[in-house]
Amino acid sequence: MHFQQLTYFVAVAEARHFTRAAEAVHVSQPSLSQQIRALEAELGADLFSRARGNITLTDAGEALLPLARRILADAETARHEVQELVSLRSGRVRLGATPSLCTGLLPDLLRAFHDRHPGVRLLLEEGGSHDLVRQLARGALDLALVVLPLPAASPALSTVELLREDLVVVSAATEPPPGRDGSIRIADLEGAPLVMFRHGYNLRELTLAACRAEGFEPTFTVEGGEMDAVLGFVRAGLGIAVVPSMVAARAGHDLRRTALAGGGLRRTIALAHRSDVDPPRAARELQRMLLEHRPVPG
Amino acid sequence: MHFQQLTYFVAVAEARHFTRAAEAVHVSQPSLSQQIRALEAELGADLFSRARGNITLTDAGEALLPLARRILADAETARHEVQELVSLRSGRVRLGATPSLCTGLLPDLLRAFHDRHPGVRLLLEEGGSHDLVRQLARGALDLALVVLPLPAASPALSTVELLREDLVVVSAATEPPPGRDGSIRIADLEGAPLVMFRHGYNLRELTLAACRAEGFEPTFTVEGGEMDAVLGFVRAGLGIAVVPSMVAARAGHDLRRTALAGGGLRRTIALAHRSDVDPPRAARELQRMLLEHRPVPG
DNA sequence: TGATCTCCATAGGAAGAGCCTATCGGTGAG
DNA sequence: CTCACCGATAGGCTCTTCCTATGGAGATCA
Repeated sequence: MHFQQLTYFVAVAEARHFTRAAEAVHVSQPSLSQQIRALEAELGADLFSRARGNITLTDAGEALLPLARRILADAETARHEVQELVSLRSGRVRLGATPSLCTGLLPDLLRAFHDRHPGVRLLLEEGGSHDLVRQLARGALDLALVVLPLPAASPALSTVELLREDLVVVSAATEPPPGRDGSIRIADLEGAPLVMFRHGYNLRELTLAACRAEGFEPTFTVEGGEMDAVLGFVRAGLGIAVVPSMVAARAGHDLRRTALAGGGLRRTIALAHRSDVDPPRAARELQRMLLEHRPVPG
Repeated sequence: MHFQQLTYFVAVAEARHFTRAAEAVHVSQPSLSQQIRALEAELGADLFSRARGNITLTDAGEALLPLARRILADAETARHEVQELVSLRSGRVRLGATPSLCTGLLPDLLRAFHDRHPGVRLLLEEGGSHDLVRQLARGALDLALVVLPLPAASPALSTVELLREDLVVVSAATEPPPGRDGSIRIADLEGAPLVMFRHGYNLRELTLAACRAEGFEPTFTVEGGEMDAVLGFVRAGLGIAVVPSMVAARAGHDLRRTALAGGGLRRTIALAHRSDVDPPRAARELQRMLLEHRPVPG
């Protein structure tokens, strides 16, 4: 049984006429006759009664017709659905990102992507860099924005460096500025009241490591919040916090930004995906837009 | 798009392995690869991500899979339905029945069936219920009309109760009526001249069992004949006989019917077929007509 | 009745598709 | 490094599908 045979069969059933059916499907009449005969031979039953000038379906033909139509419709649907995915009129992207990027970089990007491909569903997973890497490897995510370097035991992931962001100290505008001359050294954080993120934030480990490199353990006034909570605590005067400059820039006028002196602290954000399989079309497109609009190449 | 390509596609989706899928569909691995690639080319999208040792469906593949399955199932259904029609046009039914039913119930039914399906050959096996059960089990019959209950050691047969028929006593119209007041008790058969069927007739065992339950052995004037012979002997005045009422009703005016008093004697006729295999289409159709025209539901 | 028309079936040859075996190339394990 | 595995590629054979040309049976009309 071939799709073409079913197409011819339906054409004859509708035209009730071999020659006109052949024209309708753009094939010569003998070819169509031959295919109908082949179909009849395979099924073991005549499909048409070929009374002269009055071609009609046999009972076997009647039984076949609705199924043939449905099969052809399904084939058409299949082509169409795949085409929708290819043309990005449908599909989805499962994107992971760290909380700071979710508020900083993503809104504009996702807005642009959605404007261009409104049919693609965007599923965002907000989480720590470690978790995101694990989910990528499991195939639960298509793409993730993670902090480099990746954990040593990372599975096969490809990464593209996306941007480096400076970390800055934020403090309440109502409090006296920390540090000196509008900048602050890591060493100045010793004994300073720090508001610290919960475990799992890469920022936490980065800050802790920097302090320890200077030979001291930082002091936490409050710890455990998400990004918004931390900024809120700082705003309320509970302490200061080390956050990405991109987050600080959006934090409003009631927060003061103080750059870190010396090399300061930076972290590298990369776009990661599994290296063994190509991401779906929609994810590749998002990746492309992300790299194209890369805010600061590094 | 070809059916074969969809078959291959589903095989790979299920095996997650090209080589094994090729074995499953009995084709060489290159042929299968080639067809998958052709399908991918036609649809304009990869269907599988061919990560080493981990073949998975892409989103396009995921979209196609359910449709491919449905198309293949529809094609199978189409073949099957046409085949059913063919077998009603040229099939056969091997039907077994007890002699009494062959003369009573079957003629009209078979006539109706033949009118509706003139191409179906009807092969009738007339025999005792025991023999019929054995032949059903051997696969020598498609359907049989048998007397319940089935022998204890019956193989796996499905039965549907069809009708219950009373047994009556027939005697020659020229002889004085047996019994009293137009009816007769089993006990009255003691010493009466009975014309008895040959071994194998269920009626024989039924009658014998009834007499023994009353504490006597019946007396046979003649024994060993088929239904027609028995009726002939009764007609000739050789004795009386216990027969199904349906047979007696058709026996003509020269035979007198006398009902059995008290609960009387009844037997249950059922339609039986093997329960492990579906009967052929034509047999199912006969079964359907039989149940639809069931004379007396019970 | 015979000529003609219509329309499906048949014949024969060219182009193409599918399948095969043999082989390549990349990856992961020992 | 070598080997095993596994999907991709190459080349050749065969079968299918298509075409054009033609056959042949039933209807129509003179």
